[in-house]
Amino acid sequence: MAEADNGVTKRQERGAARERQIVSAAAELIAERGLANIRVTDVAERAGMSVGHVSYYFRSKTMLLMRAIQQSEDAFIDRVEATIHGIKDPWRRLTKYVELSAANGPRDPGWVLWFEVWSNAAVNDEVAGLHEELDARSCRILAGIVRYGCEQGAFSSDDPDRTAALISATIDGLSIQLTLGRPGLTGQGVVQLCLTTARALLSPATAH
Amino acid sequence: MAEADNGVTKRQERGAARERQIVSAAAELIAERGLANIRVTDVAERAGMSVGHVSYYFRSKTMLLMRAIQQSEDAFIDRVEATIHGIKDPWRRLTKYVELSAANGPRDPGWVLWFEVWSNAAVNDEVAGLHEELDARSCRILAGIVRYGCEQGAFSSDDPDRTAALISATIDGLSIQLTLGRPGLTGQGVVQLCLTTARALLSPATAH
Amino acid sequence: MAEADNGVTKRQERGAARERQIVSAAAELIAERGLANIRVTDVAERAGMSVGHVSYYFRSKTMLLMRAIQQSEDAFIDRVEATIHGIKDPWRRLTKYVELSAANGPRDPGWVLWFEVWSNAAVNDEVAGLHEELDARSCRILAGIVRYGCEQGAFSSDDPDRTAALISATIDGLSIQLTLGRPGLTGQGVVQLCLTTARALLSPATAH
Amino acid sequence: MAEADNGVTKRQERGAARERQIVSAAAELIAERGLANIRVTDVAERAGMSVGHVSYYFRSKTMLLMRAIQQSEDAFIDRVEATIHGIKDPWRRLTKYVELSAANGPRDPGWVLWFEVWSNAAVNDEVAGLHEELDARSCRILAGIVRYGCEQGAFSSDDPDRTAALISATIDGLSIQLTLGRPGLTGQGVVQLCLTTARALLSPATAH
DNA sequence: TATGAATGAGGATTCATTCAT
DNA sequence: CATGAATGAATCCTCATTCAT
Repeated sequence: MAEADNGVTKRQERGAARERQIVSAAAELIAERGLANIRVTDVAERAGMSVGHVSYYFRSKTMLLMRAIQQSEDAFIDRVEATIHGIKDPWRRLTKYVELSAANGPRDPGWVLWFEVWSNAAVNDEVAGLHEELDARSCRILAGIVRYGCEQGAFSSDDPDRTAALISATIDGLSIQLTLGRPGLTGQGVVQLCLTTARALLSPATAH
Repeated sequence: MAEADNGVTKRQERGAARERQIVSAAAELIAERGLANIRVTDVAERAGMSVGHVSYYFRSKTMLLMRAIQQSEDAFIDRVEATIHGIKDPWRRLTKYVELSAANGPRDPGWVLWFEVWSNAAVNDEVAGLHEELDARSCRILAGIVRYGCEQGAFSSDDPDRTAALISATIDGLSIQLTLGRPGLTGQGVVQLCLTTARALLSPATAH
Repeated sequence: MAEADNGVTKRQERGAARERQIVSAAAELIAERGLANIRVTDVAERAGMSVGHVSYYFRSKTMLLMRAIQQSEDAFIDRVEATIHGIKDPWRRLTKYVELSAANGPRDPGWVLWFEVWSNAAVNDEVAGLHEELDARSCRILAGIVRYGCEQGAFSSDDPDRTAALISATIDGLSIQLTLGRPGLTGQGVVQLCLTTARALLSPATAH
Repeated sequence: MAEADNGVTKRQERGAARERQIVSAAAELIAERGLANIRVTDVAERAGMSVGHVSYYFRSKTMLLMRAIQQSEDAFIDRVEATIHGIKDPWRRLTKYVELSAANGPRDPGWVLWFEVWSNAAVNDEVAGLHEELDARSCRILAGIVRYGCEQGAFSSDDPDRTAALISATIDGLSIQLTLGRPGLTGQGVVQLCLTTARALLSPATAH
């Protein structure tokens, strides 16, 4: 029956929506206060439901937090992939990647979340696995951009993976500084500095 | 009385020594497990004394942890400063700085500690203050090295602070990757890659 | 209308069947894990229906559990009564009673259930009432067997109720030992030992 | 120093005393309400200390309850052993054993505790192990009494262990009935009935 | 100083029961 | 009838901190 199907579907949709609510609430709170300062109660409250119900969806706090991290990162990767493929000019494509990846300003929630991932990955193998996976994906994207630029003759690199790792490291390092409020640093500034390094590494003239 | 003074002094020394023991124990544990996973009991045990005694020296757990971070950072800066001033050749001096700063290998305790500092600084103003101070000092050192190299005619940079920030960012970014176990990356590899970037940024030939 | 009546009847039958399913599932689980370790969810799952539905039939968990106990006990008594009346020889009738009553082997589910009943009866008046009733019935049966044997001239007892109580106690005591895995004890062994005691108590030769 | 030693000793004594308080409180409550109906809070309250302190001594609720059981049974065994060895007459010795072992009246706390042990042993291996151990000890004692009686020429038994098991079973079975309030049964009654069975099993005249 | 027993607030998790669909 | 999402009270355990010795 169409009705029954609809019923089931609606229920499932509703369930999925509630799950997303929880995960989003968790992600927000992690970025605001840090993983360690979150109580399940807080997540429930922000998600607008009872504590028990959070447990209904996520067997343990750890699982919930892992999901929150994963969802944030998935969303990021998806956004990046969706955007850059439409850009043909290698330098513009690289610029866009940097803009999307780097921190936007002090206490950028996405980056605070990364700090949590790192500090937990260093200590918890499950989180480490999660990070490794996400990290690999974003590395591949950047290396792809470098290769594309080389193919187009815009970049010069004898080892795209290495070059990508260096650019990526610069993005990370500067984003940390920005997120933690280094005075005089802005989102635009970070992007410019990253591109400075990129240019130094990718300019045909320079030999490494 | 000299004797009494001696007594007092000895006592104070003993007290200071015990305090250092506690702080060191705490620093070790932070690096091993992360700030969130430390019990005062554990610190006491590793420091070889009772819980009550740890509380006697540190009014609160937070204060103890902050002290541990601070001491670790101070020790690092002191070591760097003590070492590099003895080196005259700019490139060697820079290389030494990178060697001392970058992570030595996967799960390098010093870097795990950094992760903790970042994730807490993003969320806790006291830790943020602590980090800011330390960060400023290490930036100044690196910028000093860059300036020194320029003076010596070995480096070329129209904005030493900016260049220092970029090199510093690369060190951070690659150290993160190494600490979290990026396959194929070694301590030596990180140093080399950092120097690659540094060369690209500091070579007289290159114009940014 | 006959049709409507049929409909109602079928419905009621279906309902009764579902209720029996629930009760049986509960009884099984009690024997397996003990009263304290049962979740309504588990009962529902084993009965093949939803939690909500179990609540639909049984207002509270306690009521369900009591029903499960009661049904188990009733089933036991019914089986005993149905069986022994067909046996004419007093010793064989007694033997059959012992065989049906005593534990069959280690962790005999029926006996584990008894343990639960006892421990709860000692503490919960409702369960105590349930047990008292059941116990009285089974005592009456055994006393009846003793009297029947005396009438037939096969047994000798000046106080059949007392003798029955003693035999019954032996069955209980040995069944406990068997259920809890006393090494060297088997189902057959328990029956033999019970009959040993019975013979000692019922032999015409012996005077107590 | 004597003082220091005294200090340590006093502290240890105090600690042991508090531990006993907790265990006793637990044992009382188990007998009153049954294992399943006890909260750690209740134990703490009855023992006159904070919840946290109970955890300080017993890592988990389960461990506490096991200890409570063990202590009860140890005390029982000790009492039995201390008493019977002073009695020379075999029948009197047996009688004393039965008096000490059997339930004293309805809801005898010691026996309610046994019910809990049984129902948990059937389901929890740790408790099963505990029971096995305690059970073996009490069996050995009764078998020893039987052997002693045989040696003295007062009893006759071709298999003391088996006879002991039967007597023990009778004690258990009747104590259950008494504990659960079988009407017309008293503590004295149980002892008499047990001895009736014992006589039937141990009389030189009777052959099994 | 030094100890470790003692406290109690705090937080995660479980689960019987209800209710909208 | 039937489902299973949703609730929230109940409970165990952890742990920073205090305090008597």
